[in-house]
Amino acid sequence: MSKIGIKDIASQSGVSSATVSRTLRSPELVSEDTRKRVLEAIKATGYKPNRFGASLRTQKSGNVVVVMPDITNQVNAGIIRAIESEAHKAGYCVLLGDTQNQEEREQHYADMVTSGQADGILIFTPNLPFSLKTDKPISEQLPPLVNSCEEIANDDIYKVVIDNKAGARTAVQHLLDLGHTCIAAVMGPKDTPSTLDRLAGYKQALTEANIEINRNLIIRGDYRTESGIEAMEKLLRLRHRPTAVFCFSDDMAIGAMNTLREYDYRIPQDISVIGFDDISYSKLMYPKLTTIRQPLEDIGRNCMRVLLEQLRGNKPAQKITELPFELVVRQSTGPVPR
Amino acid sequence: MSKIGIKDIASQSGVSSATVSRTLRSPELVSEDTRKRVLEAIKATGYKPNRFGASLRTQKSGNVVVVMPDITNQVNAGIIRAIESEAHKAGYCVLLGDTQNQEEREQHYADMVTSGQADGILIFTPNLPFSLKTDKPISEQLPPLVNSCEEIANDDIYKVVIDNKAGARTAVQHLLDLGHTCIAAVMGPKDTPSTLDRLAGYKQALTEANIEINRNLIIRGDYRTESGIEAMEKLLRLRHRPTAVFCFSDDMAIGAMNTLREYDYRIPQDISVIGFDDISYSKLMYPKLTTIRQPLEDIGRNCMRVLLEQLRGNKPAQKITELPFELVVRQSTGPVPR
DNA sequence: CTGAAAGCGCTTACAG
DNA sequence: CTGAAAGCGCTTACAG
Repeated sequence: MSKIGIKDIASQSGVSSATVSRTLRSPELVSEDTRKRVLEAIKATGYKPNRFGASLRTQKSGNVVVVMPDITNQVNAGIIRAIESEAHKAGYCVLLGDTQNQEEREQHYADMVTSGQADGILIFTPNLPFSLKTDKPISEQLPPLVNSCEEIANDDIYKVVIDNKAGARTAVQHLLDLGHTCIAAVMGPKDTPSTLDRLAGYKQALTEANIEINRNLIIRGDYRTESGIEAMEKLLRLRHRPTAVFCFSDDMAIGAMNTLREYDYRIPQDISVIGFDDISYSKLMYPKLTTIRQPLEDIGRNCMRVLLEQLRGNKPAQKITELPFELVVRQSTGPVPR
Repeated sequence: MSKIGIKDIASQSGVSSATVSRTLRSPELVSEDTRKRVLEAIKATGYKPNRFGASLRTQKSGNVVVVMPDITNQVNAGIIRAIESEAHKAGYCVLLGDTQNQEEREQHYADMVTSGQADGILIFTPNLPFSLKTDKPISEQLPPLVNSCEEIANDDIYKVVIDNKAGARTAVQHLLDLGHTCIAAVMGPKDTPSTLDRLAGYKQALTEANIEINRNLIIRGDYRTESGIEAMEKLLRLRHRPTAVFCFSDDMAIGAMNTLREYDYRIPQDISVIGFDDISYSKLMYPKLTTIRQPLEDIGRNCMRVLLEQLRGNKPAQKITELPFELVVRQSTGPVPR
């Protein structure tokens, strides 16, 4: 590998390293003549300024870190892609932090901001990996930061959200409208804000319809397919089987549908299934999955924009950017049997 | 945000900055007493060494870049996850380069190595984004680098591969074994090495079975679901419809199955479908997709290991690491009709 | 428009 | 075991 430095370019084009730097950073300060000469030398050698030298001097890294529990997940993948695209446009690079649900790794990635390796951070987990002192305003203690998907319990943080409770309520209402009264819920991971909100929405919709909440119909999951499979198996064993199942994620709904097919249930004639997310595979399932759509690309794009705003030294207009969800009715839900 | 530097720690614990640095990098060189004092100050302040200072000095960034065409893709997502995990274990951070098939972006990410921002690069596209001079051995001109998934046409590069041709041949052989003779192929993007190899395997299997290659049965796709849908629509219009379809990716196979269901074909009774990749959703389809499994996690892990080897200054034992594929027979393939 | 010089925050031979 | 000092490669006020 080459190790051409700014000095090489300087001597090759007969100017000082200051002028080389200016040619790159503020070309308008350099005479056309010199500029040309310098640019030529740069091109000939393939010189790329060493980012560390520059960063050390400017105290800016040009990076942002993304902290996510699992990028394999289609929801997260969709979001990160929009982030990357938006970051790239603004000249930032994305450092990928897949935490695999380990706190230690979360901390590790947060430290990249503390150590100056990234200028800002996007957090998709419910924990704030920075220690706060109570005697100072929080905004002064935190780096540029945006939180999404799993809300951190702190009102001073910039967030991009959807209304999970209303989304869940809409899902259940859709089922109620179809005549279902025995509606199961397959939850996400214990105590995650998104699951808590969706559960609240589920309960609210039932309560409003004067239907009693039945604990047996509420199953714990973890948003992944496998847990949807298991949850459905449990539900099928119940004496009073549900006629409809609201899964808090599409992945779990997909798992649930697999179980139903396995035991020869017809969807939706025997049992309706509705998901949450609208990942790209949902419309490709058999039957096509009815779900609550999260605007993944928009979430990613907005996260990055709010972060960029902070990175530029501005205060974003609002702490919370709320994006709309949407009920997408497809084929996996239908009228209650009989 | 805090800006605690090594000097702050030094003065707080009454030692020189050299000793602070040593406490962190080579604690065995520091007396237990001093070490304790320094560590305490570090803990109390939450000091994190500035990476740029260190990197500038050591000429190591501790980062690796991953250049991929689309991380939303389940194949890539699976691979990158293993990479990230392996990198993290070795103390490296992953810079994510989603090129979205733009050459400019590919170059951009490659420049991160040239500019010292990353110590090594993992390339999953068929282009080498480094200019080579013919008068020097290639190995001296390239940074630590590993290529996978889409082979770069250069024998001096470290690669992690599967035998795409043999994989495709196995897929078609499976179909032949079931009695099919009219077998369509849905290819990936034009001129990509993986598609060329799989096409060669498809042709070889047919030729070996004394079946003539029929151009009408070979459809161009791009590995994505949408193109599988379109390809299947084309095939269904043919006077002599195929009884089996080999899609060069699972995503396309999933699209093809959707089209078949749309027009009331039964899979596999009317038409068999086989994919390539074995992404996690394939086993969740209806019917469950028969496919050629790529060991995604293994690919990712091996890529990183071969890169790590180079990063440590060693020469990896072999230029090419070949991993096994596997035919996974599920429900989407069956005997030829009649 | 250009150059000399300082300094960003670290690490590490060198000397003691 | 520890410190003083040099230097990694840049950028940018300052002076001219």
